[in-house]
Amino acid sequence: MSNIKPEDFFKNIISHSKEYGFIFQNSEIYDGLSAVYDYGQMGVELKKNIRDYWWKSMVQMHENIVGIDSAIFMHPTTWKASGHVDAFNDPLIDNKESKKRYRADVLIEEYISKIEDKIKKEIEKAAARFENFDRTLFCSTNGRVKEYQEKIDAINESFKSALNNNDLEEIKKIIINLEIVCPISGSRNWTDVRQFNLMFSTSMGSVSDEANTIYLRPETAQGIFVNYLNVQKTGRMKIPFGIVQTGKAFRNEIVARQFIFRMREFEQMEMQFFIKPGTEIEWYEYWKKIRLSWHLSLGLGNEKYRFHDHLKLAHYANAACDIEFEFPFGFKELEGIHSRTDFDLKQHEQFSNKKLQYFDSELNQSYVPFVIETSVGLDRLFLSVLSSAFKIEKLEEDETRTVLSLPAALAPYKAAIFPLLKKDGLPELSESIMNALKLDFNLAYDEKDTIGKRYRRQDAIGTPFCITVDHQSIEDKTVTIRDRDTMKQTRIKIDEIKTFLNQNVGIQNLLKNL
RNA sequence: GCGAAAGUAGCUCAAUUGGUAGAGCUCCAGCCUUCCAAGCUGGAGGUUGCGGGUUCGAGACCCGUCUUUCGCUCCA
Repeated sequence: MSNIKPEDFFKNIISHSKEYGFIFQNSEIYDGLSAVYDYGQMGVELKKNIRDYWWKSMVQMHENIVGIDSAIFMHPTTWKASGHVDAFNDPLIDNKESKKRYRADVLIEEYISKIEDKIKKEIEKAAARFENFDRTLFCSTNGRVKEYQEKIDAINESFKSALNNNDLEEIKKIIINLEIVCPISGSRNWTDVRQFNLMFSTSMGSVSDEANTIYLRPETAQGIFVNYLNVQKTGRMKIPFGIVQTGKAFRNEIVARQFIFRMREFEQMEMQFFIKPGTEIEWYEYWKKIRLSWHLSLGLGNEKYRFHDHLKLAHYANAACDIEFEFPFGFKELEGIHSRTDFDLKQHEQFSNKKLQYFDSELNQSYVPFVIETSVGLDRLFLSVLSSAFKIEKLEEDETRTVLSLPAALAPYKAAIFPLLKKDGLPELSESIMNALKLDFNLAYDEKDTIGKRYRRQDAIGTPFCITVDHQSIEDKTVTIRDRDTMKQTRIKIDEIKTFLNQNVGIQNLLKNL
């Protein structure tokens, strides 16, 4: 493994993911859709197991945390309240020399205000010269001022109509015609104007011209905020309490890259934890600790995680950090932990005109709770698990072995069952063992090819144990069980397989160490 | 978004200055076989990412386009 270059190592992971049914490029037969990927038959199991582990560690292990599953569609006002609509609906243009990005409308408005400054100077000069200065008369008669004003009016007219018609080409033409330069590079080498929409939109209603624009949610959090009072009341929740949910979110990223690390459609696993105002720093520190230890429990290597504190805070936060993971392409954000204050609930109070307050019987008063958010990307978590589990081992001589050392509780198959030979009653015994165990475990069965190939196939998809049925099995009701990581075999009684697997692949092993 | 590289069978790759698209592995059907990618026989799998151009002739040369990877940029 040491002689593989890092970029080749990542490429190996990507092709391994495809070859063994973990990740496929979306719409591959049509050349793919950029930055969208599908999970295959192995990937879906691994992803589901990661999600289950997260869910159980949050909901099952905490009495004061419950889950919901809110819709991807939400009332459009939701996104006005959250600030997503206003912050990301601007025409953008890039300067090719300086690589700087500007709001096209701001560039034009700045240009107009420069002309207005010139008018102001003309007026000031004239006012200093004449005693009975008539400003209105001066503006309507002075040639230079009139010229400036006409230019402003002309720009405004075409600019407004371009904005109203959403005519991005026209906006670019205005910038070119006015010879607006980049303040940094001084260059007029501009890209086309693009509308940057973070959110994907669609329309609801069968008749298109009376349809409402509906957004695909860019974060799952808002589904929790708008339901927070429903859950609090119907679940008789007492502060502090948390609501979690997992689900798809959609962001129209300009640059989406690095395999499944940054996709346009991705899955979030979020918790919003509702607390008494003034206790947010305490809870923020608490959840930082809890979430880091959750990641460490996967056993991918403690040195692969670190905190990264946000210096620049979002408009809603008063403290924020990321848990970063060392991916094959470097340390990158895996989970975000934010102290979101009462921003979101207050915004929803204002926009909905509904009281979203909690009555605290200890204080005998109502307040809008503060919120601590933990938000982890399931796809990123998947990639962290997959990329640190993937190993190309050197065995004797030139032999190599490709193995996924997945945490056993997360592996798609918990065990594989092989008859050593496809005769002498071995397949029949294998199947009866399989039928008894499949009530509890997801299992693979394979009787094709030599036993060595079958072991290697299971190594490649991360199956922790291989159970082989041989002639001795028929005589004394024992089987060999082979460990994926050590390749060592031990012989155990058929009756003991279930207990053995429970002890070694059960999710309880992860949960009890939290 | 800018720059660079790449795209040939499910996977990894070959194909002489432009001259009949191939190999290994995988897969499928058998044979053989008592524990780590064994052997034998047969078989399937391709409009060389897509579209155009140059040429008697293009996997190769030119243009466009799509996708991926890397660097920069961006990222509430």
